[in-house]
Amino acid sequence: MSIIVWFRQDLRLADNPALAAAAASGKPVVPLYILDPDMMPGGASRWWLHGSLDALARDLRALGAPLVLRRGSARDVLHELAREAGASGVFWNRCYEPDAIARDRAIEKSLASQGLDAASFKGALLREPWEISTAAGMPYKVFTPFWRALAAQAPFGAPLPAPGSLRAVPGLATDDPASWRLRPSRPDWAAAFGDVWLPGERAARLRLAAFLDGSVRDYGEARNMPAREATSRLSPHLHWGEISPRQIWFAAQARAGEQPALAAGVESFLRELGWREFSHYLICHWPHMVDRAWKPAYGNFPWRRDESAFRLWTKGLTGYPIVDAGMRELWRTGYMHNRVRMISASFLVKDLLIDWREGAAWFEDTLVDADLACNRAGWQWVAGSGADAAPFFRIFNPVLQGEKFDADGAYLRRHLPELARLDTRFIHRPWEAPPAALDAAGIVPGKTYPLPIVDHAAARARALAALAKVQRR
DNA sequence: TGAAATGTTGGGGCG
DNA sequence: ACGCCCCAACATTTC
Repeated sequence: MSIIVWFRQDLRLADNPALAAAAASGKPVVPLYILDPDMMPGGASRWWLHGSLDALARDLRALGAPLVLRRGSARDVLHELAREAGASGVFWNRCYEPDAIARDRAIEKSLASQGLDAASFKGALLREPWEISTAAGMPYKVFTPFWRALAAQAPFGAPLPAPGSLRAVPGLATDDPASWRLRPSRPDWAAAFGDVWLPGERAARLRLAAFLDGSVRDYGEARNMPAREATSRLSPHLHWGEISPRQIWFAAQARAGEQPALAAGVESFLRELGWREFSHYLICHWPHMVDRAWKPAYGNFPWRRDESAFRLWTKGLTGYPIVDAGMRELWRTGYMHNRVRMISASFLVKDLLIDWREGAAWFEDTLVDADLACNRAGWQWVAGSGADAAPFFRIFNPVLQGEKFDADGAYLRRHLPELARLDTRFIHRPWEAPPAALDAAGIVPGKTYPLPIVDHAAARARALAALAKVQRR
């Protein structure tokens, strides 16, 4: 009898409770990843998945139990493989998205009906969403008290070590990952991803160590400066579970312990980890917020249909440099700095009045760190419809945000070569640049770089008018 | 983890 | 010398 360990968003060996429990059973272990055509990740995320599975397969091979890759409906694959491998049970770590919860419930029941032992574990969060509630026994709706309650439960149990070795079930068929075509060929829009990213558990661990040795020191200030690259960039590793929040928590706390000067940076970094927890917590308690406004009043907000404006936004051709730089960074590298995500999202929702769900879907297709819970909660935060969200009337001015967080325009110059030579005084507002400055920079407004597709002041007034309509109901 | 509008204060120019 | 006005600079309110 063997145990199937069903890997999903936990592509790691260390601190993997499902894998650890299977190894501890003493039975042979069948590590499995299923590509389910009905639950396909977005394009950039698939690029990451390819690399991550590659790394996981290598690490598992070294432990003696090769990774089995299968394509199909998760339930069918599990039953079939359980028969082939003579499995007595299937172990996995829990996911918290509505579709995944529904799938896992059904599979659990179906496995049990066949006499198989289906067991799930906590691997993706510091605490289960149902383990944190207010004094009144209700789920938190505001981040700060949630975060205090969560932190009060620390420490969260030391991370588990990776199993030393595994007994395998020989002779199981596996797909050739190349046949899954997770990475694009022509056109290869991911050509630059490899310069920036290295998927896999080992790379995640190195990334964390480098961050705790470097940028964490003044993370509190620098994390808002997109040109500084002072963030941890752990998000894609976290999404695929190549590293666990518990490992991050412990490593960061240990670092603050040995070097007290880092304590403030560590605290604000862990607070961001807290936002990740909060997003999963919210989605788990209010699954409707994946595709509907968390606040009912926003349910009939008068969004505008404007495909041409949406397309210009996706391509980074809005004429607002900080927005365009962000959208270009996203397309080229599969990532966008968080400050810029907020600005570009605010622009789509408030300046263009386009439904946040359209923006969320674009991000989910283009971000290597695309995570349904974080992304949807983030968009609803920007749109003002979420829990503990920024009020709708809090509208970012893309020029002021740019000037505040990228004062010298270094981020713009990196991602918008057509503006690179423009005088810093005008780089966040090129439409105000005098002809001489434009000439000197080789810019022809409307030709080499677009004029603004909306006037921000007018767009702001339009957004506030739309909000007033909603509130009157 | 806003920005803009509006209100208040105080220094200085100027008749 | 005095009052008036202007307008930064800052604070508060509103969206």
